[in-house]
Amino acid sequence: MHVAISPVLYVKDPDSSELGRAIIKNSIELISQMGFESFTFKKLGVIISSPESSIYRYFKNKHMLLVYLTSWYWSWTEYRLVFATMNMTSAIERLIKSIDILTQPAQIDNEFSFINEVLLSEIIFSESIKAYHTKNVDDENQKGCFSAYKNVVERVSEIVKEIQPDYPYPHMLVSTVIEGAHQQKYFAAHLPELTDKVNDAKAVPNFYKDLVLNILTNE
Amino acid sequence: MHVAISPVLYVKDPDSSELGRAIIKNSIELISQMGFESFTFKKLGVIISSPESSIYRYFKNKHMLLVYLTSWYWSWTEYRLVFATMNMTSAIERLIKSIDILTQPAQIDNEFSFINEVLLSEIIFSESIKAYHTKNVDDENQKGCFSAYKNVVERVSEIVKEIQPDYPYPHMLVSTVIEGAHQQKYFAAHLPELTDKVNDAKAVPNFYKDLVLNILTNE
DNA sequence: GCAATAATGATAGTAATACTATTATCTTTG
DNA sequence: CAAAGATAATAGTATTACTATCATTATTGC
Repeated sequence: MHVAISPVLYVKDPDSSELGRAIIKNSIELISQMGFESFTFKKLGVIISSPESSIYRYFKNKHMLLVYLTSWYWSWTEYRLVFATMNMTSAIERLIKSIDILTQPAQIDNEFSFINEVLLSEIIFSESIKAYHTKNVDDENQKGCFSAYKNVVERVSEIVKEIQPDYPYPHMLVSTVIEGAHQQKYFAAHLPELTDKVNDAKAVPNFYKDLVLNILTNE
Repeated sequence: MHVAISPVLYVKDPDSSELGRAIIKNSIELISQMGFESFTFKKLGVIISSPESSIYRYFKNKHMLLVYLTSWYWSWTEYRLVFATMNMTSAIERLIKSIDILTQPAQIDNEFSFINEVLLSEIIFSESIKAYHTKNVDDENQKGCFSAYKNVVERVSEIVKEIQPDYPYPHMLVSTVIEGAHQQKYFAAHLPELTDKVNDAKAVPNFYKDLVLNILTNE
């Protein structure tokens, strides 16, 4: 499996060299350990035994590295969605499966690549909002930095429309589910009063599946 | 009207002096103009003709100023919720009113204080996530920095429980609505493909009201 | 096999940010 | 009107996020 990433996200393709792959692999580990705020190219440089300046030859700055990681994650997730639902004829069944994939971090590292998908998905859940919540969103959006995410939202919205062609807010519904699930995980870990104590790890997926099925299948 | 703010949020109460009030008033204007990322105490100092160091006597750093502003907003919003719903006997009616208040920025500056509530609510919609999405959340949460927000979520959750005592996720529902509404406004402005083109400014409130009423009033 | 080219390493340097510290001046109040 | 408290003026530091330069090491084309 190979995930295609838009060249606007990097200066030099990290998948084209050993150093590039080391940058990706170790940045995922470092960000998941210390959080994106504390992460710096200097610290990453120490770990991969390369100077900061070499990392800058691959990514304009640490923000673009995060955008790269989110783009990889969403392209990979689109692949997961397609693969997991391709044999399902029922649109409702496909939607349920999609919400399951979108509302929980990956469980197993497929080892398809040099990327640890479990750690990466945890990063996406807790940090991805920082990728598009910046003063440069408009610029970056116009360059196509967030296309992979938009494609996922669009694809799942199509299933919503199949189920309920008249429903006026399919994209709002899907992006609410995705972003909401990320936040609820964060709340559960840090601000538990904003969510509900549940013994069950499936609470977040179940909450969003209930919500979506209810609005789409009741008149 | 006077909004009580926890002393842990400031070094010296900004409401206790002219300079303090100037800091709040002008920081709201500056943040809403340039965004929180670009905002610095140095720039604020130029505008209020005071040195940076004087601002530091009121707030530990710009992050704590944002936490102060969000706390003010949520205390004020709790007041608005109580005031707007106190004559309503129907729980559903109270919930609908509450969602209206929570899902759109304030329309008019009440001039109750030195705070421009319209600008502040816009800041909350676009930047408040940065107040609690940091490496120090746990510390700050433990100190009570986010109590005002939690109180609002708790209060509205109580209405949800009145309507549907068995519903297992009242807090998840309420925080999903609040945070979701903030994000959908942001998406509409910057990443429109993640939301739905709607001529109606009431789309976001309507979407969330539909969602909530559907899940609570259908079996 | 070797020159040319590209990639990386080593090192230094800069501008901005986010503070902290010190002392002087001004303002308020008992 | 003196003392206390608040603010102004100024300087300084550590860190971050880069940029620049040049030496060294790999890679590739002939």
